[in-house]
Amino acid sequence: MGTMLTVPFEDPDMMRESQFASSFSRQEDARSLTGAELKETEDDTTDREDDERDEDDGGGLLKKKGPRKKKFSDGHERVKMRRQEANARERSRMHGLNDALESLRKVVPCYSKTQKLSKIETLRLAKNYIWALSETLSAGKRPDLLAFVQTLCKGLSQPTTNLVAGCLQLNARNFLTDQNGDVSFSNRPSYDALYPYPNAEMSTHSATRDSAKPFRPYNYYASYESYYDSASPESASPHFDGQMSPPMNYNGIFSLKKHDEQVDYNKNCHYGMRYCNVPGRGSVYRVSPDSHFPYDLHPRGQPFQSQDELNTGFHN
DNA sequence: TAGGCCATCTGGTCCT
DNA sequence: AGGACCAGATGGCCTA
Repeated sequence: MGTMLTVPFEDPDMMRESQFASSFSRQEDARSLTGAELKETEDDTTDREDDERDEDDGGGLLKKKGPRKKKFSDGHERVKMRRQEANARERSRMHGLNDALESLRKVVPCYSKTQKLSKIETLRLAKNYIWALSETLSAGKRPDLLAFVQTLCKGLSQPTTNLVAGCLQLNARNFLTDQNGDVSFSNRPSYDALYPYPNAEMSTHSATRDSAKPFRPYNYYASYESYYDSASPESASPHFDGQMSPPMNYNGIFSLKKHDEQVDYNKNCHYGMRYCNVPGRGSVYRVSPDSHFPYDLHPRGQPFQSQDELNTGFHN
């Protein structure tokens, strides 16, 4: 096994001042003292009472029974101390894990500070997201938005499905979860229901379009069905043929990379999700004007939604 | 009130 | 010996 990452232990007092511990709320601090540590406090009280009983013969006279015994032997104290240190390390470790999970929450679709995805749903959504992106890249064409969302929601709980749909400004009523936990569509929603005409400020791209015109609907169902004919993320991993490697992520930029190819970051910005930072544009969310969000499938060359719009939906 | 989610404690195991 | 990791147990909080 490789070298493990080691979080240096700091004593509990120092921990409270450490950067790590700064994320502790007071409530959490209080909670961390509940349970066994409180029990220990109670134990100490009990010990004190025992000691007092030892010293009281019942008649109010104090008996001296030789040197007062230590409450715990040195070994016992040492074991106790080591246990507390281990607990503190474990807390730190779990906080690190939670920090990482929080980072993951921020990069999967549907991030909300107020309505956080649970841990398990975050992991499921992330897995679906990776799978959907991989499928997109391996297919070499832009996916259907609906199929993409369907993939994202695969195996998620109904509330999370609703949340994702809501984040994507889809009508959650169009999603149903069958008994297998798979997402299906009860009916085919109208385009307008799925893609309400976005506010002008939602998109910088819209400013370059004729913002007075609603987006033209197009038949995306055919493409989503064919797109989703492939295996589900539950049953298989994306298939990569030939010399292709699985999609690589360079600073959040996903790409399929041939083994002998240099990574062209500019080209990969085509697939940039939120982190393609185009110099001079001032926003990490912006991509080059020519690039399209992977979801932005326009089989008939009819752009209907920009990455900015979708990102706004994701992070709204 | 039941169930889901979470933080924490704890003891065991593995590794250095 | 000591640290990292893991899984089970426990109790608190929140919501339907």
